[in-house]
Amino acid sequence: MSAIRLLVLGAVRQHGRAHGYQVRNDLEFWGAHEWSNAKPGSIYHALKQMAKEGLLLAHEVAPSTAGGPPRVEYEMTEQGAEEYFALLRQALTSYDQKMDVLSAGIGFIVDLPREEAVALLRERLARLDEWRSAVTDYYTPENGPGQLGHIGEIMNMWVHSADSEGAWTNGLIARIEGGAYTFAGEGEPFVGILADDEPNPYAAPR
Amino acid sequence: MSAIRLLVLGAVRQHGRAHGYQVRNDLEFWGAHEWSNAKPGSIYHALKQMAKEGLLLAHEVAPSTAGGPPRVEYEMTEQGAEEYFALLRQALTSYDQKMDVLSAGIGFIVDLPREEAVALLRERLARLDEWRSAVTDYYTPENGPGQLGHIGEIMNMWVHSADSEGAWTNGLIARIEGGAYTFAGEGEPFVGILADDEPNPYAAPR
DNA sequence: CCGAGGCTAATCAAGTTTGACTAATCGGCT
DNA sequence: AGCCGATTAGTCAAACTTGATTAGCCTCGG
Repeated sequence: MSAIRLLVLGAVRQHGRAHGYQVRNDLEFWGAHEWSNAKPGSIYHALKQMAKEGLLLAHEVAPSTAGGPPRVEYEMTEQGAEEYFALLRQALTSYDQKMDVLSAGIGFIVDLPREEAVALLRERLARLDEWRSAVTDYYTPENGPGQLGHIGEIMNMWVHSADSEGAWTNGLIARIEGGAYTFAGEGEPFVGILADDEPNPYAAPR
Repeated sequence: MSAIRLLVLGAVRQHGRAHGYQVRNDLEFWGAHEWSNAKPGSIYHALKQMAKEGLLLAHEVAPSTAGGPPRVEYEMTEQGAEEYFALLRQALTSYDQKMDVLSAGIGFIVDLPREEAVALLRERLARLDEWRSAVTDYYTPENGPGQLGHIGEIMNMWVHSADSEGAWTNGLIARIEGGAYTFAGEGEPFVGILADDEPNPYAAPR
């Protein structure tokens, strides 16, 4: 899974109704163009594709109020919301070495209830552990270690990274359980989107 | 950059001459199907594409000696070797959060002279440091930190991961400088390929 | 008042990735 | 002899990604 669908769905959801350029700006605001494949082409493609699949509803809209070609606005459907939460849960639990997916998941984690967030992160820990033993088993065949030469360094790196990610995840769980942040159903949520007229201070250099 | 070209070039190079299925088996032997996009389609595509670009030379070959459709064997060209080393150096120095690329680079690091390997890894450390400050600057705007809510956790994760990778890289540098492994020009290299008739103990489940 | 440059919004072709599928041959079993 | 399943080798369509490009409108200096 790439992070693009989750990012786009999350952005549309926060706006209620958004056109492609708005999504693109939000993702830049979040720095997503730095750590994921959130480039214009991918964003517009994802919007169209998900509209075709019924996850989004496309509204053809009159020419832009601010220059440029006519815009298409998108709204989430019921089905889109389901897909959004499915992707979000997956992003938080599955360890597939893709940091961008996890980043996107963290960005939207507060859309879940606090307990569920913690539970999902604990599941992530379990998955990390599985992966860790898979790696050590795989690369420690009957002949014992040391048969691998420098190839063993690849295993070493993966184990090191799994351990580091585990430590970080534990820290996050502690902070969340300690009451940090505002989760679903806990009142005024944190909003990370740009107002319609606000300039984006973190825009990608163009 | 994805890891596939580097992996395929490296595999072909170790064989001298190889057909797609051989490459595919090697990559499975290295576990690359677990941590990279080394799936059949990608492998065959990369071979064809690189042949078209002049990095590989394709030899149409008689029907397989062991069943299946006729095979095409590939050999590296001069240009392919250049590309291989360029990709390898890039994989070892550039920090673009893609663990698969680094893994591939580590797998072939012994194709370089020992000093160059160390130098490249030191450059990686410098890049990591740059990335780290970029992240902290980016997410610590004039208003001071704490304006970010849970979004700050994304930054936290990236910093944590950069630090962890830095620590691991330092360890690797130390091992290499301590004389570990056999690098280019130091005698009998370690070979990580399968003989023509050897079964692959790590094959992907099919 | 006009044209250069910049912003807004989106498209496009080329390349890449995915996962399922095809097809040929061999070994063994009945 | 006939056939089943495993192995070998590769193909294909559909989806996705990338980077460049288009095109309308606004603003500002000269």
